[in-house]
Amino acid sequence: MKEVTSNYTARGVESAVQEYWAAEDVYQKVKTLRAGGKPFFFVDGPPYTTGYIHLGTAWNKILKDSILRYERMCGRNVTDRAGYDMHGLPIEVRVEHELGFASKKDIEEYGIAAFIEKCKTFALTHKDIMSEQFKALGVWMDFDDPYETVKPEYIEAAWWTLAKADEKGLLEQGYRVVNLCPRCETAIADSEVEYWDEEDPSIYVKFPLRGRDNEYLVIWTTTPWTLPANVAVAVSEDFVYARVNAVKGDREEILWIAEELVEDVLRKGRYRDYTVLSTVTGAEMVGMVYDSPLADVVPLQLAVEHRVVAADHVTLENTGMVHIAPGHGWEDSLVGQAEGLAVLCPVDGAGIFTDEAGIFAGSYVREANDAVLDALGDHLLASDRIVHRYGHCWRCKTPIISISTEQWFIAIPRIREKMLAEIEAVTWYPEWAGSARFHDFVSDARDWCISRQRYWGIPIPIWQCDRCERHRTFATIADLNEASGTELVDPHRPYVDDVTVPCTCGGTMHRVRDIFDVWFDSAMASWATLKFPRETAAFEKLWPADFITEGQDQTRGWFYSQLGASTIAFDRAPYKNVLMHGFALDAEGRKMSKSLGNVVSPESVIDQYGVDVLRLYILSASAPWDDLKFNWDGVKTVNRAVNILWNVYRFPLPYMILDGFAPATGDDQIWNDEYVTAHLAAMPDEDRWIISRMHSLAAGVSGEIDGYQMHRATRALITSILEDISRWYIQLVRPRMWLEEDSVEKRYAYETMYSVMRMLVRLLAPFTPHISEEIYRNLRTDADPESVHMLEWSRGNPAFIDTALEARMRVVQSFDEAVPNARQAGKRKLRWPVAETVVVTDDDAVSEAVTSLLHLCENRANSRSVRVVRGHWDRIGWKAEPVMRAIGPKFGKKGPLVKGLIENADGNLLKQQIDASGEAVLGEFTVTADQLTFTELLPDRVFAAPMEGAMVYVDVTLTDDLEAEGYAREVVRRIQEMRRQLDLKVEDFIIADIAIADDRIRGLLSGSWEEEIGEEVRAVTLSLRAPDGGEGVAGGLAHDWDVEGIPMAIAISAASHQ
RNA sequence: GGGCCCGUAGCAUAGCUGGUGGUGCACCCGGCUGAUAACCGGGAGGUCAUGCGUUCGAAUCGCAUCGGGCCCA
Repeated sequence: MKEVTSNYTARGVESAVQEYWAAEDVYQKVKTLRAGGKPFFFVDGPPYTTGYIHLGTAWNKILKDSILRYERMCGRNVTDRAGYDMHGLPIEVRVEHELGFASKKDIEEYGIAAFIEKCKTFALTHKDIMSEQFKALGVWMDFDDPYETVKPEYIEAAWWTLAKADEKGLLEQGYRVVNLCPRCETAIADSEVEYWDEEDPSIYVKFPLRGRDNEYLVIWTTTPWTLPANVAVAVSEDFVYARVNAVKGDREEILWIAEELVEDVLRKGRYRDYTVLSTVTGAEMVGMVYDSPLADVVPLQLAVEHRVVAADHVTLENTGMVHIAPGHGWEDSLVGQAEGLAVLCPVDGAGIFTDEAGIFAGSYVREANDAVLDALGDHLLASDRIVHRYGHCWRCKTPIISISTEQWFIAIPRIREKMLAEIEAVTWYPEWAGSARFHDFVSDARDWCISRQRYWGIPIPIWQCDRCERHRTFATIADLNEASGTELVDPHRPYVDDVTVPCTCGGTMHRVRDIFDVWFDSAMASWATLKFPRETAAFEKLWPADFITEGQDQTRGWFYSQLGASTIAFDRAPYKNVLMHGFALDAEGRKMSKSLGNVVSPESVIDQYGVDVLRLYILSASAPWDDLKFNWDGVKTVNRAVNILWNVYRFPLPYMILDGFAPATGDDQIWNDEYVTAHLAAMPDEDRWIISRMHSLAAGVSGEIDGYQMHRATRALITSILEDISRWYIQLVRPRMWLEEDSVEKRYAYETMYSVMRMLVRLLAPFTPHISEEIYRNLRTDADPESVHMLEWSRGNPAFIDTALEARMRVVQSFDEAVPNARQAGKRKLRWPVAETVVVTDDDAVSEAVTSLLHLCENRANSRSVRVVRGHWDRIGWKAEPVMRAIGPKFGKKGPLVKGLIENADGNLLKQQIDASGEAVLGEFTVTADQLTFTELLPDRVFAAPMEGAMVYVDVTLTDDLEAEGYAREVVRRIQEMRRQLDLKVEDFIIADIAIADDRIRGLLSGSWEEEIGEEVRAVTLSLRAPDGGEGVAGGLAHDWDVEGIPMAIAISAASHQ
């Protein structure tokens, strides 16, 4: 053990501990230690390697690390391989940006191979940066050999899984409406679409009915550019539609609009007047035929017959009729399929109109809106602008468009029921994350479009014949090499694109050009991290995962993609326990974003307060599944608690070292509980109490962690450090630490304090690994395990838990809070002793507690005696007060007379009579209980304060003896203060000189108190005298004091000997 | 527009199997002084987001509205 002189400095402690971990390879030693334990298969949700970590990422890893450290201490052999998600559009977009590219053409010209290399370098660089940042957070995971989605063995996991899907008939190719990013020129998944407000046209269009003159259906749309692909108008079978004769200027025309919406629409079209000619239901309208208003300019439109169909999704908004373009909308395509409508899509993968679009050919769809409006001419009934939510590409922020393209899909709806059943088999924290949120999401899941028309990703391992319909899906690179006769090493594009496979028909098979949706990559993590399918041993032993935890956004993300892939591959969920955590928001509860300028970086917290404070703050501030509102005040408060922990640890060290204290150990020199066990019965109450508290704490914290209630676990720890140890036990044990000579009491105090700290650092180790390690390293015996993280977790030993004692101590603590209140009322400082303190109660528990812990009560109250009085303390008198509301009606005019009698009566006597008979006689009157109340009449110099279940009375009357002690303690305090000013060590001796002019006070202190003072302040000589007049007092440091109005001149100097 | 979660003093948070709202920080007042750039006590501070309902009684249960977050359309 070495003394700790400095205050807590996070930076110093944490860097020293991290250096120690590195130098001694502690992480590896811990893993080796647990190698034989029961496996705990954890899978790291792979962060995406685009940049630096933020508070949310830090939270995620801190949560994981705390849980994994806990599991290791519980003896589990933890699989803790970190992982990184390294493919995909986000990186491509970043690299494109770096290279100044605007489109896919730039990439093709630059060369796919060179582009891929850039992407790879980008991913690897950021992976390394992030690993360093995670390590700085004290995270113990395997960052030397993380799973990386770009490695061939990982890619094979995806290939193998797709082959499984194909084998089960779940892989489909077909034309579907997908979200297309026109800039990235690729399909993107629903989950990659971000919505925010965008301004668009809001137009009402007239579709001329075939064979009727001047008669139109009216539809509304915000996407004029989809009109060239229109093939139908949908109505609701149940709505009523009106055929109206509308008057505009001097023109009249016949319009079809949902009856309820007629007025709104005509107002927008500035019609002057109208007449309803007839009404029909939507069902009756089905089959009506109309012509496209763009037929003249879009030849494609002449080829299709346009008709009215019924659809469920039509609502009573706008015109009550919906324009249907099966090539440009998901719901439209469903209607199209049901009705056998033509699919028109005169738009290419870059969002440019093709030649099929007639006059619009060559223009970008969203920019063609105005041209479409022009072309509509008189068919445009009304035109306005609208601000509405519109989808955008999550990476490049370009507004997406919906178009029909040929893609590869996994038929999720066919395995949906199995997925839902598997959700129920998983334990979710909190429960609703699975049963409600995730369940609802999966219930609505559609086909998973897994193909992307990009470069940096896992190539889809499907080879299609150029001559026949056959295709082959390869599960491994080896299979491919065998079939193709090549020696492919890196399965990325463009290398894999060159591999061809001969088809049985004599044709040649080429790989489809697509790569996988990047969500498909991470979906494999639970088996890819075990190197399956290349290796099977670990997979067979460990899979599925015991535990994963990610943010709530991963419900649609990783929780989903993994479940889907795993159901395809293995017909079951890939995880057993899932903890969903929240998001890190700013103090106002808003999302942290660069544009709002409210981003708090983990580094800024670490720089100011250190990693452990950040960890403890994040874990304690909110429940894992709630969002975290980051608050600097909260961080500061946690920092204060950690600082107190440090002070608590530091406090006994100087005494222990001075006495050469070494904790009792077993024969093997390893510290254990034996000493405490053996001596428990003999130990002072407060020692047994704090030991009981620590074991209760261990039991409580264990239970909380088991339910992933990390906030409750950490709050319990913080509270215990502050309340139990710092504010209570240390205050009680202090005098025993100062004992000069060896004594069993001091030994008990040392052993108790030692065992408290040993328990505490164990319980804190998962959460604040650095400070726990630092404290442990200083406290451990040479034979103890070299790291706190190598210790066994404690769930608390019931043999040490004394709930009755804990309850009694709570009473004393309540007493201890009441005493200063009463003293404050009596203006008697705690330093000054009082003669008597009385606890008046009818509560057996209070009485028993105070009596059994009487010494503690006396010490805490600084009272010569503390006693319990049941019922009524006879020194308390009663004062009677009249209740005029009752007296007035009864005594009428004599009321004031009765009032006076009551006020002047002997309250005690009156109370006695009322209590006995319910009435009392006052002169000629008889008063009853309802006519008066009694208030306590405290004797002079007695002051009261309430405590739990009792009232505390303190008699602050001074005697010479009490006053002498009071002054003595005042003098001692001041000399101690001066010792500290002289920077003396605790054990140094001094010479002291005290000059007091007041004869009475000097007289009180002379003699035994003088000696007492000398001992307390370690004075070899102490002189107490009257001032000599004029000259100062001899010594090294002199100071004039005013003690309660009495001037004193005190001087001290260090004594050179003893 | 839909699903899930959250909304309690200036800030953060507990209470959420219904019974007169706790705790910490900050603030004000006082105390303590060999853990001391610490520590302790007291005080003030609340329409428990809003409204309606169920009930003898609602922060707690139900419905609606508003605000925030995540997700979906």
